[in-house]
Amino acid sequence: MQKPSIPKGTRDFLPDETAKRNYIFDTISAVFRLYGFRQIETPAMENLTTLLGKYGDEGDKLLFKILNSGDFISDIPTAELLEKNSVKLTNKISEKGLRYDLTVPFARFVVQNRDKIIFPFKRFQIQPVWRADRPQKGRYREFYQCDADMIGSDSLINEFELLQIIDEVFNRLKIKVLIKLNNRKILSGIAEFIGEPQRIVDITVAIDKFDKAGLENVKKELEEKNIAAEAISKLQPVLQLKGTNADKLSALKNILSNSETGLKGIAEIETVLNYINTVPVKAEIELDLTLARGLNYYTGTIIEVKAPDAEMGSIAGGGRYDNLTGVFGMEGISGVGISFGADRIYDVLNQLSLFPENSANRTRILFVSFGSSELNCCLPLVQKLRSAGISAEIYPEHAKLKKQLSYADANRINLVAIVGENELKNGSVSLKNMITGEQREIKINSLVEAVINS
RNA sequence: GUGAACGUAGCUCAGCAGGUUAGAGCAUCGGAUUGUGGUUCCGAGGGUCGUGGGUUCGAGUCCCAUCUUUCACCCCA
Repeated sequence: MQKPSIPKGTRDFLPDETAKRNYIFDTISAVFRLYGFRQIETPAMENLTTLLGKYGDEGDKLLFKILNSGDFISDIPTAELLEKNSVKLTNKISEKGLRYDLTVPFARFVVQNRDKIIFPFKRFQIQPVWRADRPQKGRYREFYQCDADMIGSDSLINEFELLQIIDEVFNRLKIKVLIKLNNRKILSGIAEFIGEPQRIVDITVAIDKFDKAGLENVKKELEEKNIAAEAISKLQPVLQLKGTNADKLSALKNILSNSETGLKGIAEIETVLNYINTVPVKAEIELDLTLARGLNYYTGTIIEVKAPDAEMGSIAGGGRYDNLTGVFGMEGISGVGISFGADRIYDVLNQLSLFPENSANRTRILFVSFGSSELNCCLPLVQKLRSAGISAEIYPEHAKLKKQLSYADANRINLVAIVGENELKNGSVSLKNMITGEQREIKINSLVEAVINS
């Protein structure tokens, strides 16, 4: 027989893992709610027209596509099949795809439901997304994103509050984080400054690797993309700006003095940092001019969060996009959002052993089964405990006591109620504490109280 | 999409230079102990050695292909 398996990059979650994951989801959504965000959900699949072209060529390749239903191949002319053009054929046989992130479906959601939304609108969304990427460390084909976006407001208060949210979430999770900040307008200003304003995408993709690959490799990549040598040498001192955020900003003001866009970006960052000075956060906030982020829809502030104590890529990221809904025919709606990578946060918490010991979701008490007359006595007792809010279960088979106690042990159920011949006769229950091994016989009508107090 | 490594029991792995019937620990089940778990002792079940082909008298072991997993690159959470 063939061994069962699941698709690559996907995972099963066992009860303990699910409990840990819920701890993350619960923490994040509690903070989101605290800041006035309201939860929504969108379908796992979207029309491909909604998704295609929103994530760049690379992103289009990573979309999971869903085959049309029915006899979709019979309508296709033989000539086209023989052409063996995958892209062309895909368009004919697939019109739906799995969502790649939560932001683009949200943009679609806003446009479609604009009559029901009151702007400015703050929503959060915690759902899985799918990418046909090759899996590796911290990268899965199915993973959860926890997004909060506020749209319909240009105010930099929003950026500030996102930073507060990030700080609050990671404080609650007890992860020390570094928040990296940049602004797309500053990047545009830099591209102007070095005389290559049209090449901003190529430039940002290259300098994004500065951290990991180093100066020489960034230069090499820029050369390969035919950026003029003169421009590259002008870029170098900008990338190597050192010092505090204030130092970097004042140096940048001189460098970008001729770029209106660049100066605007600097002013935005300054405003946000001033808010932070008013209400300080625990996390370190660093202005990182090499931070670009791949997504090409960001237009203002860019945020990326790392956990310096763990080996992991970014665990959250986000930014400002001025016209996300524009592609769906609704102009003039600006938004800013943050996305937490729950699966990576999970791995970080595991690496750093920061998961709390949670006993809350364990069964509190197990009733062992002996026979039908004992069962008649136990069933009402189980119900009584449950009514009192105590999670209780009854072993469903008349198995050996040894096996039933092993079950309690394996499931870390700390209390076992034993009702056998003797107890039945006495109108009592033997309550065994599985941690101390101590066992005492108590009257049936004091059971609830006894369980609460043990 | 590019490159590298791995694949033996449910899980983690051993298997020496190619040589009888492929092993261990954990897990499972049974017993020691028919109303007392975690510890201990005894026993049992469980494998087309990822798949297909090749070399050889003989392949878990060598060669090729393929799939899977892991890691790195691209890209990203």
